[in-house]
Amino acid sequence: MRSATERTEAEERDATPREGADVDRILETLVYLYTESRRVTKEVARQHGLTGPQVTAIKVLENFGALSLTDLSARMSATNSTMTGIADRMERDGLVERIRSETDRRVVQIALTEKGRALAAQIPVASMALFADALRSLDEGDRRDLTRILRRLTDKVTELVGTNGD
Amino acid sequence: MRSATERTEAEERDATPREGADVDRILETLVYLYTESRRVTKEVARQHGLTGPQVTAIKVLENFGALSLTDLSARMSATNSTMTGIADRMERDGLVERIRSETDRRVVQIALTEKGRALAAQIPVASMALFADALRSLDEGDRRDLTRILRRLTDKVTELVGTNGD
DNA sequence: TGACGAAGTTTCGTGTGCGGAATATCCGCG
DNA sequence: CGCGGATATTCCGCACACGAAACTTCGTCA
Repeated sequence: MRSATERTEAEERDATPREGADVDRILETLVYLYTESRRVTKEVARQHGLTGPQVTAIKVLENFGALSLTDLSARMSATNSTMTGIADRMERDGLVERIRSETDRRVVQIALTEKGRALAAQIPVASMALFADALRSLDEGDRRDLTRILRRLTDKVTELVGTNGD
Repeated sequence: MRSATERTEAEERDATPREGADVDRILETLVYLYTESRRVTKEVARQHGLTGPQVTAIKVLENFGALSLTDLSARMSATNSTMTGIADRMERDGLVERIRSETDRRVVQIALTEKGRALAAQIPVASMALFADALRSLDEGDRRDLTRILRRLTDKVTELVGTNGD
């Protein structure tokens, strides 16, 4: 597979390439980084008998305590129907339990079991460990720049989509 | 191989709140941007009766001509087994056809049909349109910074994973 | 020639991931 | 109280997405 930062001959020749050439390159690089990170995360998770999203879930629950299914979905950038399946399998494996809220019986609290808590304590990183390592290797200035740029991107995306969360 | 996660001890000694706080924030933002973009891309694709990966596939095939399944997989950052399923559904819908290579009968060339080519011509963007729009809204300096930072991240990731050069 | 390892693709099992429909519950309003 | 809209979760069908195993074909080497 091509390194994501390589240049094609057409771009080298052209002084001012197409408008979106750098945009395409940035996208390609981000997709590469993201998918590669997910792949490695999955690999690490498997060493604990878990999947990627399951690791994310138990670390979120470890940090925030029991959450409703909707809140947990929001934290993981997943839909409720996706989260239902993840919770099902984690419940099947004895990692979490569903607790009906007594104040609002529509709500299901997802809580770690003892087994789940013990497992969470063994896993040092939340998710995307590879990406996180790479980010840590950046110097302070780069991280500040990246944070600034991502904030602008988020604002733009929020504006385009109209919805938001958190 | 020595892992880069050994710097957690340095973090604990550090007086500042927590070294990884901004890293976590950056990761969270990237995940948000990526998943949101994928969601919107899927939505756009559906208006043409396609899925997200299918749009990516026909635009890649439009640009590069018929590709072997392995080459197409690499272009899309997917595994061969994933690509097989995507090709199956696209073949079922008459968008592509499989052509056995005559020089190497192990190889299957994936080629656009007339219908597929016509559809590809109607779709202006390759993928991740939302993300691309947001990137275009950045000024020149930000894009240059982002490109530089992403190159460093890619180099670091490649170093951590091990070079799987093309 | 025949063994044999490598390469390309498919198959299989499992786990996301999404939108839409169905269900249950809550709440405000009359 | 009862109605109707809003909210929380689940169920359904489909499309990725991955690793491991199976299968075919290729190239080589003895």
